Parts: sequence; C-alpha cells; structure tokens
Amino acid sequence: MRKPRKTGKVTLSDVALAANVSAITVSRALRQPSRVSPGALARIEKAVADLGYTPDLAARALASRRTDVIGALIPSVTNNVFADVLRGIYNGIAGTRYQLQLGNTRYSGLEEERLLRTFLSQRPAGLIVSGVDQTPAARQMLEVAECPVVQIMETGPDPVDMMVGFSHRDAARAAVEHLVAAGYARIGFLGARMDPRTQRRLQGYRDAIEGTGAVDEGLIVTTLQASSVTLGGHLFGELVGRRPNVEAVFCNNDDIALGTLFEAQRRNIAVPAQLGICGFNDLEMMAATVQPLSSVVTHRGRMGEDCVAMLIEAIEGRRPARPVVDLGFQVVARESTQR
Amino acid sequence: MRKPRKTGKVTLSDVALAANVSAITVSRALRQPSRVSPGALARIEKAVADLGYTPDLAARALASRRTDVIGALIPSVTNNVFADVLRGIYNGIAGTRYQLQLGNTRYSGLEEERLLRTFLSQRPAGLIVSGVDQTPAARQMLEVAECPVVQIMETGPDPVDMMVGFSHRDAARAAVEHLVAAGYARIGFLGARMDPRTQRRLQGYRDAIEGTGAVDEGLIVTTLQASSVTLGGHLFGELVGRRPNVEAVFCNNDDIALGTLFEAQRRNIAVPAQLGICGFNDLEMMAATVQPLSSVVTHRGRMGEDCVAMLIEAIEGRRPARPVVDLGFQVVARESTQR
DNA sequence: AAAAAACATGACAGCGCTACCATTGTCAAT
DNA sequence: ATTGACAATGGTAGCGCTGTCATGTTTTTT
Repeated sequence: MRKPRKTGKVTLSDVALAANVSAITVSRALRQPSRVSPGALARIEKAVADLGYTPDLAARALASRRTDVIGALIPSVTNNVFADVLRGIYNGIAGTRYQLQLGNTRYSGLEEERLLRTFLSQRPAGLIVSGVDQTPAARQMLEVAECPVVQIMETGPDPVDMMVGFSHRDAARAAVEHLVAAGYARIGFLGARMDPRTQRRLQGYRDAIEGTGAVDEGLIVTTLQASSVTLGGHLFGELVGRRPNVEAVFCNNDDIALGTLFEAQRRNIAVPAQLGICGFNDLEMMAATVQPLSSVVTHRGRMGEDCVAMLIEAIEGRRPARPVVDLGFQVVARESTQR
Repeated sequence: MRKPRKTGKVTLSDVALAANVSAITVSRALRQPSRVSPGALARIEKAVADLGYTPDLAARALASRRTDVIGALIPSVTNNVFADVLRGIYNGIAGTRYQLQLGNTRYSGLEEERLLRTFLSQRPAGLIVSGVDQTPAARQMLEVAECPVVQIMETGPDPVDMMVGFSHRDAARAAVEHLVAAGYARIGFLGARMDPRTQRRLQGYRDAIEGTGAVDEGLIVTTLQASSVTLGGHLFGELVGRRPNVEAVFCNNDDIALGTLFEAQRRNIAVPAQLGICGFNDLEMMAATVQPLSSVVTHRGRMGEDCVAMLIEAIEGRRPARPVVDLGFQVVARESTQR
C-alpha cells in the first residue's frame, strides 16, 4: 500500500466538508459569490476563515489554464524613468486580484525575447512591454499571445494591441523650440544610451533645428554608455571643445542636464546668460537646483497606472474604447532657459 | 462522449512519444540529465527542439509542490537605494533557473504581511525581505517558512535565517566622526521618512556626538515625509532658522544632501568653509556636484547579488558557512567636508 | 561464477483545482 | 396539471507534471 503524498495543506475539499457542500460549490463561492446561495456562502466563508484556507494558485492555474499574473518587461530598474513607471504599475495593481511578474530586459532585445518566452509559457492574464521596438520574433509572440498586451513609454503607429505613452519626438521638438523661442541659437544635443526613445528625441531635435536652418552635426554629441550625471559633464565638455560658441543644450535626460549644469559651473559659464540648459523627464530635483533647470514633464506614474487599468479592463472583457492613449507632455521653463 | 479539454499545447508525453521513451524519462532528462542515458537524452533534446516544447510551470509546481520562484519584498521601487539593490538581485538571478517575484511594500508593515502571505501560499523556493523590523506576524511566518530566507539592507542580531547588509548605525557614526575630525562643531542631522534604517542612522549620529559632548536636540531636524531633493532644502532651511550657527550637517541620504547644497548656494553659505555637508549612500551624482559631496559608500548592488547567491546556495542544500554577511561601508571625503 | 551494487527506465497514482455537463428543486406561465 | 425557465448544486474527469515504487539490465565486487 502506497502512502498518499499528503501535504498537510488545507484544501478546497476540507472546506467543502466543513461547510457541508461540495468542493465545486466552494470553488464557485470563491470566484463568483453571486452564483451561490447566501446560506451556503456564509457557511463557506466561515469554514475558510476557521481553517485558514488559501487557494493553491498552481492548481488553479493548471485546472483553468489561466492565471492572474500580469507580466511586465522593462529595460532597467535603476533608471528613474522606469522606476516611476513601475511605481505607477504597482499603484494600479494594488488592491486587485492580479499579481505582477517583473522582468528586467537590461535594454537587450534578445533578453526581452527570452523573458517573453518564459512569461508566455505561464499563460499570463496580460502583458506590459516597453516601447515599440521589439525584435521580429518578440513582436510575433505578442501578436499571437492569447492575452491583452499594452506597450508603454511611447505611442506610435501599428500597436500590437494597446498603447500608453507619448511622442518622444514631439516632446523633444517642443523642448528645442522652447530654446529657440527663448532666443538661443547654436543649440546642442547631448545624448547617452541611445536606445530607441533617445533616437526619437534626437529626431525631434533635428525637426526643430531644421525649422531654423541647417543642422550642424558637430553640435550633436552622443554615446552608447549608460546615462549618468558625471557622463553629462563629460559630454558637455566634449561639446564645448568642438563648438565653443554653443549657446544652449537640449539634454536627452535630466541626469545629463544636471551634469551639464555642474560642468558649466566648474567652467564659469553663466547659466542661463551664456548657456541655456533643458533636460527631459522633469525629475523632482530639476526644480531644486541652482539655477532651476527647465525640462519636459512626462507623466511616468500616470503611464503605469493607466496601463494597468486598461489591461485589467481588457482582461475582464471590457476593451477600452481607445486602444492608444497619448498622455502628452509639458515643457517647463525655469531659470536655466530664461535668457 | 465528453470532448477532452485539449489545449493544443505540446506536453511532456508528446515529447516522450516523439523520442520513443516514457514521459517520466523526459521529465528526468529535463531536470537531471545525468540520470538518463546519452542516447535517450539526445533523442529527447531533439524532440524538445522540434516540437518547441516548454514545460508547464503550474503543472510542475502542483506535482512537485515546489517552485523556482524567489520572492522579494522591498519598501520602494523608486528610491535609488532599493533600485540599486534590485538591480543586483536581477544580476544575480540572471542565468539561473530561478524567477523573481517582486513585491512592493511601500514602507508598510501590514502590506508586507499581506504580500508575505500571498507569496508563501505559492511555495516559493526562497524569500528576500528588507530589514529586520518585520511585524510579529510576519516574523512568525518567516520563522516557519519552509524555504530559506535572507534579510537584506542591514545586519543585526537574531536573524530569521540569513542576512546581508551593514550597520547603518556604525556607518552614520563614522560619517559624523569624519565631520568632527574635519574640524566641524555644531553638526546637525537632517532626516526624512524616518523608517527603521533612518532611525538607526540617527542613533549613530547620537553615538558620535556624545563622544564630543551633549547632543543638542535643536540640531536634529526630521520629517516623516518621503525624501526628496526639494525637501532637503526645506529641512536645511528649518535647521538654519533654529540654529544659525550650525557648522555642518549629516544628511540621512544623498537627496537631502543635494538639497542642502543647493539651499546653501541660494543663501550664499560657502561649502565647505562655512558649512560641511555629508550625505549617505554615495549615489553616482555625489562626485559630480559643485562642490563634490562627501558621502558614505554602501554596497547596494553587491548586497543584491550576494543575497541571491546565498539564497540559491541554501535552496540547493549548500548552506553558506556564514549566515550573516556584513558588507561594510566607506566614508568618502570630498570637497564638501574639506574645511 | 555468483552475489551485490549501480544504472536506466517505466507504471501508476495523485498534486488541488476547475470545465463540463447532469441533476434537482422552485416558480411562473400556459 | 403540465411545461419550461431558471437557480442552485453536484459528479466526473481531467489540467501536465512528478514522487514513489518496481522492474529489467549492466557493471562491479568477492
């Protein structure tokens, strides 16, 4: 006689026994209480509480071939931008029955592909991916995925399913146009990492400059290195070496802008009189520096919250009216661009 | 005749059929390849590749009553400190068979308790929790958990299981002693959030000050608000209002230090001549400011990596020799404290 | 050469839950 | 009184995998 592999765990049928109903009724009481009579429901709820029953999610997933897991793939957990989005996602998910499974792609398309494969084999209820530049294989997997998908961070044509973001190109263009309107000429671009979103911001810079004349490639300084404040200083130094007459810089993000400000202070270049500086994202610190730095507000927390809300709507069968949501941006002009 | 609920999914037995072995042998080939003959192994690997088989993790979890999920609970995803630790955790986990399940407690003990309950009902392979100040109920759950547990961020007596961190109290004390050694008197303390680790840093400040005389409570300015650069400026303003003769400040983190630096610039208080500033954590930007800011290096990425490594060792039955790892700290003296 | 040990593989019975249908009882409509 | 609609509940059969044994085969030991 083989001994049964009892786990000692409280199961559905233990609850059923205690509540004097069948296991399936307990299952229903937990998932669709309205389909169970009030009397039975009360007995079941008592039994659940008395026995300390918690459903086994693995068994549930196996039997129903569904989970309450929402998978999210982001390129970085340390970059403030994604951290803010992630906070929004957690805020949106708190209090729902869904769980978040987070994957860190480290800016690698292949890593994203690998993680996507892992996530999909778990039959997630929904998926969140960053940006619109998936590898063809990843795109293909998303297309045929049996769950709703939201692409976040940017908007664009041809969504896989849903989208929440804004146009990095338009936002960058607006920032540079602000510099132009403030009276600056010879405006430089400083960029790090040069991921797809940074590239689109560079394109927005070109759009704006072309409105005033030809683009001087010497004013564009970029690197593939990860962004940092120190790096911002180096990039600005490089720019000044190449074009000593530069009047303003549009920085691909706020770290770079901060580094530029510090480097300008070190070189006794007066901000905003001799140099205008505009960042991107408007991190909290931008308003606190001396001088306060202009930047472009992006609605990062909101992006995370909205994307979860849309996803849950779609999971529960209420597809949002507008599958693509553009949250826009605002250029915030502070002293660093008040010539 | 009831129709079978076929999912169309490739299963173990499909692979078994194709490789001309039994399902259980395929299962073994996947998990313990050394226990299967080379010939069978080759056939199975080919069949897996041909059919594009991926194991169903829910079924595996149900049958084996184990998972390869490591749960991590951290108080914040936006705080740079935890983001860095998290990056370390992801680095440590990349390339292993384990998956990370991240919970965001938002600095709430009750939320931590709730998340812990959810995580534990999934039979995780291991758990990572932040700090040593769990609620009694949470502590109890961790004590009886059937998996290894690592507490990160700080060290202390009485670990639940394993620990990786450092002494915030000693680190703060060393920082303040550095200020004293640099010749500053009337040293203030600026603190936000006032979570348990901040409290211990305050204690370290007291330790150091008591070495030189009595603590002036008026030099201690704290708030429960979340830390930010702007808030750092406000706190410093408050301190100067109360004790105009303050000579140096130890800031409970780098954001506060940065805000203090900016506020000092605004008030034309010369750093380091009139005011010494020391932060905590040594974020990247600290070396880039004007003047560069002194801080205390904490090994955040390393903490994440080491904690995953220890956890995996323990999961796989090789318990680390030293269950408590103190990664230490270093005071980095920069211009902001060179009187 | 016989016995013992190690290896390779398979049969079977679940893990805890839910999809799918079947059954029973109740009530309004005919 | 009969019918049909509906609500409440239950029986059965898996979901895809692995733990536990059992069996047959090869290698090693004495």
